[in-house]
Amino acid sequence: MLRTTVIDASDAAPARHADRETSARADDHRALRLWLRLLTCTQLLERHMRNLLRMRFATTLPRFDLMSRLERYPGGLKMKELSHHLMVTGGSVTGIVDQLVNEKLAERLPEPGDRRAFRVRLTRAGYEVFGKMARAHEEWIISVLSGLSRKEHAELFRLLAKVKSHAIETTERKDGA
Amino acid sequence: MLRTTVIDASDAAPARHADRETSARADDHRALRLWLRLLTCTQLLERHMRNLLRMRFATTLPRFDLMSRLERYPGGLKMKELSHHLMVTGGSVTGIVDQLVNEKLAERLPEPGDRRAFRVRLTRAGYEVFGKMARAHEEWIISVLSGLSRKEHAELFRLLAKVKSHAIETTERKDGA
DNA sequence: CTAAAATACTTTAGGCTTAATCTATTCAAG
DNA sequence: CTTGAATAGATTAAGCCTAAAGTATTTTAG
Repeated sequence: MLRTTVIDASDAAPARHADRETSARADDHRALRLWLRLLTCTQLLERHMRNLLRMRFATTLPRFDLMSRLERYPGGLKMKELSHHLMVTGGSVTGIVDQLVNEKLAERLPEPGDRRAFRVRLTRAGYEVFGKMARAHEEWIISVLSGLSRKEHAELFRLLAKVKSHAIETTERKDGA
Repeated sequence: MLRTTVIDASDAAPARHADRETSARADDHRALRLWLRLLTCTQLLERHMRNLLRMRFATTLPRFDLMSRLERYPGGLKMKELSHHLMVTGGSVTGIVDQLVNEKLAERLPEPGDRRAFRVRLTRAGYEVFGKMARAHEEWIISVLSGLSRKEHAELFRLLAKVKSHAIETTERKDGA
């Protein structure tokens, strides 16, 4: 029921996770509560990853994501493709690629036959740096998700696939029209 | 291992969701793929909500979240409590509360007995505005999650709870030390 | 060929976020 | 009471994000 008596009004010793959803109402609002829980889970994990990346490698999640994507495409990716894969708008990609290029972790190569575009790819240094980070990152993920059995993993994966595809369907028609 | 055969290098006609995780490899990296799928799902839904809130109510998700939290505490909440509930740092809360106060949707009341703090709560106008948004918001959520059966809802909810509590455990010890 | 439309990318303005620092107030010891 | 630590908030600098506008190039139509 989570009647959310205002326990932590005396916030001297903050219970560290009175997050969004713990106090949602009871038996109605199923969908809402599911959404809030999904959001909370993701934020929890995402923050954990951000902190680890910052502390251990002095980098950020968006940079890591972008390098991770480049690592899979040795031939490089166009900016358009990057922003598509990462699900962010072009402006962000421009900024992060600029950084990586300045740091010699990535490079822009001309796209033959289209002078508007170019390909971005990791430099050798980029591959080395990313390799170290990726190994650590995967360990962190494995550890933080190790509370689920193998079977539960699979089930969660399946359910999220369903959420995803349904969301794409209902979302993609002109984005909310 | 991420052997990452370059399947979609020829991205001329971009499938609209070649997102982060669709191209992850097969049988290893279970945890990694689960994490990427979780992230993708959340981002998809979150973006959808952002767009709808912007288009229909000219507001943002953080503002909505904050009002949503205030709505549950008619007596108001201190800044500290707000940032704790919303899982963001104090700076964000200051900015958003400033906006809402300027727009007369929220108000700051002195906290008796502590001149450092105050309580934030919705004004009558705030309740009215929020009420309309909340009803629409819940419909959107129900719709976008309607791909799951009732049973699947419950199962997903349960699995996420497990992820959440395990994440809190492994995360909270000094945040990654 | 040329004008208009589409495309690839950058830039800009503005919002949310964090971590770190600052101010004011309260609390805890001596 | 007074000093020092802790707490509540605000402020700052910097990063990522978006939407919208701008630039350069390519494609399409007439």
